[in-house]
Amino acid sequence: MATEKPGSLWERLERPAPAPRQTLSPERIASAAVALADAEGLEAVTMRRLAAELGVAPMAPYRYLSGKDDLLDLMVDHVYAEPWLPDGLGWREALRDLAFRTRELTLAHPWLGRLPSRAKLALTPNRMAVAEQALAVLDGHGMDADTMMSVFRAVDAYVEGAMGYETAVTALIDDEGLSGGDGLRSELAPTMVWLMGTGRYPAFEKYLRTATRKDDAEWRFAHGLDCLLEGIAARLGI
Amino acid sequence: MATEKPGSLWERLERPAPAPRQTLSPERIASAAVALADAEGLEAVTMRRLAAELGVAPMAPYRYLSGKDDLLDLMVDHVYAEPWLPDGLGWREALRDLAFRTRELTLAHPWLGRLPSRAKLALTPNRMAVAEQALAVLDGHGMDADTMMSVFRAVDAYVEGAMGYETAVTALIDDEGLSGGDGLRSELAPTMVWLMGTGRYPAFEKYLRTATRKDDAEWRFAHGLDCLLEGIAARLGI
DNA sequence: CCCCGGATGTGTACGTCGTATTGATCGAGA
DNA sequence: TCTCGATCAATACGACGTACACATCCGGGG
Repeated sequence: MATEKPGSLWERLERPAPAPRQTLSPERIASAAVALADAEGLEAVTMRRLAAELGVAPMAPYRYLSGKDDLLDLMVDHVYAEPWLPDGLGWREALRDLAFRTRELTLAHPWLGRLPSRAKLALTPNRMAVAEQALAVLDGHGMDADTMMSVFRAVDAYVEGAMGYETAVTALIDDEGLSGGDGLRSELAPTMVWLMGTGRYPAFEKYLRTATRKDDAEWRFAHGLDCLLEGIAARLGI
Repeated sequence: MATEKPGSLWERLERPAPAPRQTLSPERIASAAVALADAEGLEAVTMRRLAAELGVAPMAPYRYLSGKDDLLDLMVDHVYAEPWLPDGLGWREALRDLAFRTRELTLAHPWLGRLPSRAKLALTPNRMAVAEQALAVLDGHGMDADTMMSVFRAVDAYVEGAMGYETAVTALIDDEGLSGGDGLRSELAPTMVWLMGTGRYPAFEKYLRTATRKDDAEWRFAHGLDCLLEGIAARLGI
């Protein structure tokens, strides 16, 4: 713990800052870490590099964080502090909107999908607010609590899985300095040619030959999402 | 590269082993690494620890691997070498079966969801075989190649997202030595109580009070999956 | 039978990581 | 003005991935 005072990270943060004079603060730390992760990837976010970015000694942030885990929680909460659902949408439009906003957020901060499991489960206030809005919009349609949660989680799972793949592709593309999907495919070509040469993947080979939307990630995202929402509506009788 | 010979990792592996007598081999390395990751988590899989497990010097595996990335690819391929789809299933049963098998595989090897993005995209032969089977079973229903891939990817994304959450929960539970969902909730209780005390999450609070299947991960998995499959059937006219 | 050349594993070393510990500094209340 | 607690700095430790040079051991040609 950063202090001996009890309470969770979030509880400590809502207490008035214990001293008015300080060059460091949880907000400054969080935004520096987020900026660093956005610019150079999550693996560039080391405690030492972060301290350097803040113009401070490597151990200084430990006054505010109990360790790197706390830093990641703080980063997650920081980027979730944005407007989410507009009011007055039906459950289906609301979930769709939420999914697309989460997609935008993940495209802006691709490291969100690569967090260790501890940070994935972090109960941060702003993240909780998203779940709250989703549950609220699902209420009043005759579902029990478990079904509502399952629906929310299903959409969230789809979004996270889809974005995991999408961000992995774009990360690989610009880690390697490639030029879009074609660059990636020509990078992967030797392996792919060899794999196809085994003759074990005829259906995949046909896909490679005939597909025309290989790089249309947004279309794929929307298509899968709409299937899921359609199925939710059908199975739950709206 | 492990050798100066050209070709991808997979290409090199299918060449006859260059020397008949050796204590190390890609298979031995892969299965030792998988056993280690299964037993102690992906973070226990370090090149040094792996070498120790194999009774060998830290640098020895580098004869067979160009680096840790190769090791992860090898591990992925190793666990995907299992029987997958039985023949004769319709597309819907087949995709459902595939999803449940992937769930089992992920529960057996939770580290599969925490791989770095490089390994997530790895074109390993056994992983490709899964995509091949899914595409094959979707063929002949009047979908174009892009739609078939989108359907497969949607199911895959759902499974991956759902399992990311499920494995994060179980990892947290036994990292912390807790006893099931109740243990986790009592661990999280202080933070949760504080969050609920803010009054900002009434819908979530209602869920906490009234839900009865909070720990039924399999039900939630099946429910979301069935929604997705239903929607796919509906949108594509079966 | 020997021996030699390449394949195989070893030893050592470097720079970086997270973070424990301890010491210096500085601002506000007495 | 002095002092004491809150801030931040300095140093250090063990573990990480892996580059590099060296030892060892095998099978095949004399």
